[in-house]
Amino acid sequence: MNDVAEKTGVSKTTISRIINQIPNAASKETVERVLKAIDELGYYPNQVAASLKRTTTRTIGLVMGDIENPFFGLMIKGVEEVVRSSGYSLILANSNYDDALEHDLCMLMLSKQVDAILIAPSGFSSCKQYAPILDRQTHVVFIDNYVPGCNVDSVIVNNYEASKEACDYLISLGHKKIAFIAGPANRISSDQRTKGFVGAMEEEFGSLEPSLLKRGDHTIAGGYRCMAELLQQPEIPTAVFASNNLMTVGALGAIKDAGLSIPSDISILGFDDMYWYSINQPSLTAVDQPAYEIGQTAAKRVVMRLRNKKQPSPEVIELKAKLIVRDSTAPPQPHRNAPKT
Amino acid sequence: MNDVAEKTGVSKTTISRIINQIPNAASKETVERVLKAIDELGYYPNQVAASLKRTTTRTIGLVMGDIENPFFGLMIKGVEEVVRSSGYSLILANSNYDDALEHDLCMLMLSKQVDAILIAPSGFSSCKQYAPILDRQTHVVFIDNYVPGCNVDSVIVNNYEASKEACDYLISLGHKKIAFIAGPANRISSDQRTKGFVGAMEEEFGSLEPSLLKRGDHTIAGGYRCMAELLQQPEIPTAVFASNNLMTVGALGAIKDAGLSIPSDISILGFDDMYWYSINQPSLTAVDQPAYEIGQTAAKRVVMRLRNKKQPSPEVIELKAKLIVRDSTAPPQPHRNAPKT
DNA sequence: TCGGTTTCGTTAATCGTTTTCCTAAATCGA
DNA sequence: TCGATTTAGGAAAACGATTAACGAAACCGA
Repeated sequence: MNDVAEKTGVSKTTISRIINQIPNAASKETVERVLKAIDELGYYPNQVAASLKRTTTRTIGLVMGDIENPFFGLMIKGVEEVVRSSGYSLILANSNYDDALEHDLCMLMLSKQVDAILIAPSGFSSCKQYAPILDRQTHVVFIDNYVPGCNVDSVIVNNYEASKEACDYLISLGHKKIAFIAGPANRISSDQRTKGFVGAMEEEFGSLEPSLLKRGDHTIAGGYRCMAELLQQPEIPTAVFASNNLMTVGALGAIKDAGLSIPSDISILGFDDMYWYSINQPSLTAVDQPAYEIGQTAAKRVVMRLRNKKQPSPEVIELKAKLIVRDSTAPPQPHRNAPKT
Repeated sequence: MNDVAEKTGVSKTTISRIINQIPNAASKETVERVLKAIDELGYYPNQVAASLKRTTTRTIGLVMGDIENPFFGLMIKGVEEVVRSSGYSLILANSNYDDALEHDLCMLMLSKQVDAILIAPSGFSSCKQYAPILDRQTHVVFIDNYVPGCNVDSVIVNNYEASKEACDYLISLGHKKIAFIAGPANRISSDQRTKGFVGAMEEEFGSLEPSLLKRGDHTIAGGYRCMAELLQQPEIPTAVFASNNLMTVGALGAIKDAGLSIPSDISILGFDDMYWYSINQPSLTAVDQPAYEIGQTAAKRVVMRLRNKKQPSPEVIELKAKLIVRDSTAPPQPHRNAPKT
């Protein structure tokens, strides 16, 4: 910047104003002269210095539990798109669903003076753990999950209703022995799905046989294990509902390894629609979460907060997940194969 | 920081030293007193200011063409893991394979004073376009692709050999009419795969029938279109090799819609292995790229450059992609179904 | 002609750290 | 006991922008 000033014989103030396009900053000729010098010298402003003085970095942090999961991948894309086109940069970090790491990453971001943080909460059941982060002046939006007790913007999906709807659909096909592969209990979004399933089953059948509810951990291996256990039971379920995409894949693997065919031996339905579900043989029935829109919505919310002077009170924004019926679900067959052992 | 200084009656210098764990910075008691005050006041250092003074931000940029693609998702995870555990933060940006945007994003990152940039080049055929970025003091590593003429660290995969090997495998099964769904010609990685295919075919059959080579664009839609065109031909190929994951999915869709079955009517093989290929019906033969390792390797390379005083000359690091044979490839059947039209 | 706006520009303080150069006391070897 | 070294700590100058406060022309209407 000093070089530009020297070369053009103009003060740094004026240069700064020209770069930031302050109206009436300089005469036409000066602007041209400065722009030319900037170009010739290949000068570009040091945003670190600018950020320091401005006390805003035009950077937004995003902390996720598992950036490898394509569902989150799509969500990240939605966030990135809005963040970038709004003039911000994105700092991304992966917590591996580790509460302590998640906390440290958030603190690191605060230290880096991000203007806002988007957090996909790993699964703290209480808001207390987030207090040190929420106490700062930084804006926070929870994404894909919310934390009860925290009065914070959250963008989620109607997990309970969508899950219940999916289970009701299986019931409507005539299934009675419907198994559920649940996610971690301490994550609200996951818990809501479990509740939706349980709700539908109890409504229909009065109570739920405990052996039909397996607890996985949102991984392929977990899904496989749960499904394998279900297939060990003397009478295997006629339908299975997996509570996220990776567990669905695991369950599919276990079904395949058991030599069962879908949907004649067992129906399967997954939470999260994946791009390849429609071309799978058979194509897979799933609850489609609008991952991209979730990301966009959360990012828009945070940008709104950064731009507006007036701060509306925090809101829980609920997007709709909807059931997509394909070929992996069918009425139960009276005479099914037993799994090959 | 001033508050801490005031509270403890110690200078900012000492506090800074304690925070940065400079050896012999202060006596035990002083350290304790300061740490206590820091904790009580909830002070955390402003990394923007620190970065300004240090002239290093401990931040690394990553520019990708399509962060939604699960292949890149896994690569990002590899990068993130190494970057984070090495004490850096990651700024992520998506260029949508747009050359101009890619350039702007890189400049923005330079402006933000990232210590290094990892770029998955969108497909510039020449190094000239990268010159303004490479001229700076910042370290650059190309990832997943390299740019001829640029003397820059690059982490890639043996695209040519892996592609040739895959094609040779199809030939060894007895296929003669093997189609290839190619990616963009201006991206070297993609071009190498095309060359590998063409090389294998010419080596075996002398020449390549041009109608067997379709050019897609690395999207599902492109893969579908190419496959549909191939199925329009009077004599359809007995095997098809798609040059990336999304085009493979598109091709699968077209095959499904044509009512053909795999592998009896047509064999299919894809570049990029996906986590669900093994549970697909039939499981899919694919060339497995070590996406996670690619990301890790590139990140490690850049961290090495940031840490070492000595700078070794730029290197092209080639990881091995390997063919995984599954059920979607089989010898050609003499009497095949024609596609339903 | 004169006060009041614009217009174009400058000077200098400031953001919150790190780091260079000091100093004073304590320790130490001979 | 004396010089040399080590240890503990401080004062103040950066880092490279932004911005408040101010000033000199130039313009303008009455």
